[in-house]
Amino acid sequence: MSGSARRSMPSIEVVAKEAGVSTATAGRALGGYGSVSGKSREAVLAAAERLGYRANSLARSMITGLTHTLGVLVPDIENPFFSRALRGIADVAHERGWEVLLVNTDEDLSLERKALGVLTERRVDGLVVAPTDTADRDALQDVIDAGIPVVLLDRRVPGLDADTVGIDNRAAAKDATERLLALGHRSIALLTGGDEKLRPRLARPGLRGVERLGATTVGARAAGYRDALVESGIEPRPELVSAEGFRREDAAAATTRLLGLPDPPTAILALDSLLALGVLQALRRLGLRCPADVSLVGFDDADWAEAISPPLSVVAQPVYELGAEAGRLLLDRVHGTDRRPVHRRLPTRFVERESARSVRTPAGLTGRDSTSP
Amino acid sequence: MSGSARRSMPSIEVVAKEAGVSTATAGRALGGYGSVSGKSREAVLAAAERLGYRANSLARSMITGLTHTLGVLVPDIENPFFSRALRGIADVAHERGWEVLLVNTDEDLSLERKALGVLTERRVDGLVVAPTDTADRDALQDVIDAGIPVVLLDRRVPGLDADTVGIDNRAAAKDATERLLALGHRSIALLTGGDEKLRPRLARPGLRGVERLGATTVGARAAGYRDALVESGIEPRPELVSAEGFRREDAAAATTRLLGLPDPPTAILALDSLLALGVLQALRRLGLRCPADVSLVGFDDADWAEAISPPLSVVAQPVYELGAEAGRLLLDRVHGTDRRPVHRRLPTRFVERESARSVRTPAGLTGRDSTSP
DNA sequence: CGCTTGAGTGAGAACGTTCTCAATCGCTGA
DNA sequence: TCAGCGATTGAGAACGTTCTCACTCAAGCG
Repeated sequence: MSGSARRSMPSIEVVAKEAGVSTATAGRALGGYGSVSGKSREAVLAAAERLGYRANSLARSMITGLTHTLGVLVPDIENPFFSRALRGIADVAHERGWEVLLVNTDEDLSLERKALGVLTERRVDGLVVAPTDTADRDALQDVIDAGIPVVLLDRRVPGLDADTVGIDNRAAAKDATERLLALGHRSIALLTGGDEKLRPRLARPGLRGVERLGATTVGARAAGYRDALVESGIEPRPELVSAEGFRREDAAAATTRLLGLPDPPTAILALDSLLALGVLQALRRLGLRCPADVSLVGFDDADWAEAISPPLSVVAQPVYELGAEAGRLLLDRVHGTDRRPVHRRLPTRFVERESARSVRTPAGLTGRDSTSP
Repeated sequence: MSGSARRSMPSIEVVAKEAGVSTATAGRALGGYGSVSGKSREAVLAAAERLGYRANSLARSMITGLTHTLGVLVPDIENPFFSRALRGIADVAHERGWEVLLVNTDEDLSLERKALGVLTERRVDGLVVAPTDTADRDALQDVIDAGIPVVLLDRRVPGLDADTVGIDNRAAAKDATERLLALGHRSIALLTGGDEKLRPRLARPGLRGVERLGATTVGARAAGYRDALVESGIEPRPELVSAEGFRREDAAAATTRLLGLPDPPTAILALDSLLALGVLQALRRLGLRCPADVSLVGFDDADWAEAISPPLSVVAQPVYELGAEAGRLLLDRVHGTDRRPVHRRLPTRFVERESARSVRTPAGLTGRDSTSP
């Protein structure tokens, strides 16, 4: 009835006394290990019930060496990609009796390192990390050397002794670009969402060497975009590759700039769904129609991608499954399976909807469907 | 260099030995409490560095009684409302040195109870909960009685000894409804997103008593909707209140049904953004235009609400701030502030965009703006 | 010089479990 | 009856910290 907080919960010792047995026996009855007589068990459970006993996981973890906790390090839980992946991780973890400790790193290397330290001190049993940068290799390796298994999500860090889960970013971007090429587009812009740190590194003639570009997915996707163009005999134009920020407004501004070029793109490939939204917004402001005037393909199949107009064609990643698989790999290792690192590449799916269509054709010839030649 | 996992990290005892001091002194040097000579401190820190010492938070928590962990219980982290609120909680917690343990309850009462138990055993210092139902009152009160402070987020549980943070749902829904009424709408549908459990309880003549409807926000919002209608002398029509599921497709189906009624609504109030998206999708399929044929107002200002066409008018909640305030209230209590429960109602904001307009008027009279009479 | 003071130190308790190990119990079979 | 055996039990160690307390030592003071 009352709300008076009694700070201290009864320990197993109190329960044992109440039940008239030793703490060892009480522990066995409550913890379900060793062997206890039916009579003792009943007495202990009844006493525990009566006193409102709650085991102390901390003490248990001290002994068993397992905290039943998984650490998850992501840039930003507000990003639907990561919240969905986290859902996958958490579901797998929960199902097997693990809990999840979440930290946002904000793509900040020093925050990430600090978090790695904190989670090590908390003795998490394993770690799922979407690393900000390959520069964190040593900090991550330290964690692994300390005996805490790590699974990398979405991004890779070369030379790290960890499992990874992601998609084949290069192939996925190449496929998307090829589809636009097949629709007759020859001038295709790439919206990477990168920032000032990335911009100069993307600005290489012919996008040479972009595949070696940090831990993020941008490098691999840019490489796929370049591959598709080059294989079609098209020289990638640096001014069509934009790294002007990851917010919607940034994408809108970039779109406006791109379409103001002397030889503007007829199609845009946006590397995430928020960027695609910015493109649509800019097009509307410019009085251009999608897909009649400009075609658009996005990444990640957001909730709203199918419901907006035009319904957005996207490269869909199996995001939930990515997280779930990361959780599975991690728990396997936690359970002691010692094996060489594995690298899971889950398949992407191109979802064709209505935002990409054949390049501008004379009026009257543009049908309602967008089949390729 | 190598990756051979050495499972055991050095304890403070090993560090003390290496530094030639007692564990007590080592603890003081590393933990920053008590008094240590500069010489000892240096020796200890150097030894710790050399051995790669990492404190064990578990042991520390055993003694101090603080785990520096906050538990967060939400229905689904994939829901943008909760992922954003969690971001607010986590930012406040992190800034003050706390970590966040996350559990999804899936609106499942038994899962929620189990999670409450698990988090109690983990001795979290406090709990932010978006409770599934008022039926969990006793389980929550048990947690509070055990000395773990609780803050309720978004939803309320009458008679519970806990702080709450949310918006004034009744007033917000009333305001949104009044705006539609001011635009001349007399037949306004309400999409609650509820399910079969809720449906019969909403189906009362005149929506009487809906304000007393569990912990969720639906009841209060339905009451606000009703209040606005009644005050305008309009009898709420039960068939215009839909509780046919919370997914986008459910909302689309509901919209189709509503617009097939003999006297169909001219405006729709959708209680979350995903539902609003479903409405737009259905309208498109039906060949109806928004806002020309049907006006729409949603709840929650999603990323895409401004970028789609038509830009969506919404009731915006200060979601991040809701979470941050919950975190602040909780940490205040963790730090021992004993006070009566407080109930924070943060202000909502009606964001007028283009999806709501004056009710159908003869062609030519419908201006581009949607100012009220 | 003797006394007080306070910084610095270490031994050992405490936190609440699980684990180890030896002792006891109750039964079976010769 | 008694040895043998497995089930059950309890004492006490262990986990790795922080906390309590008593002790040393040097400086400051009259």
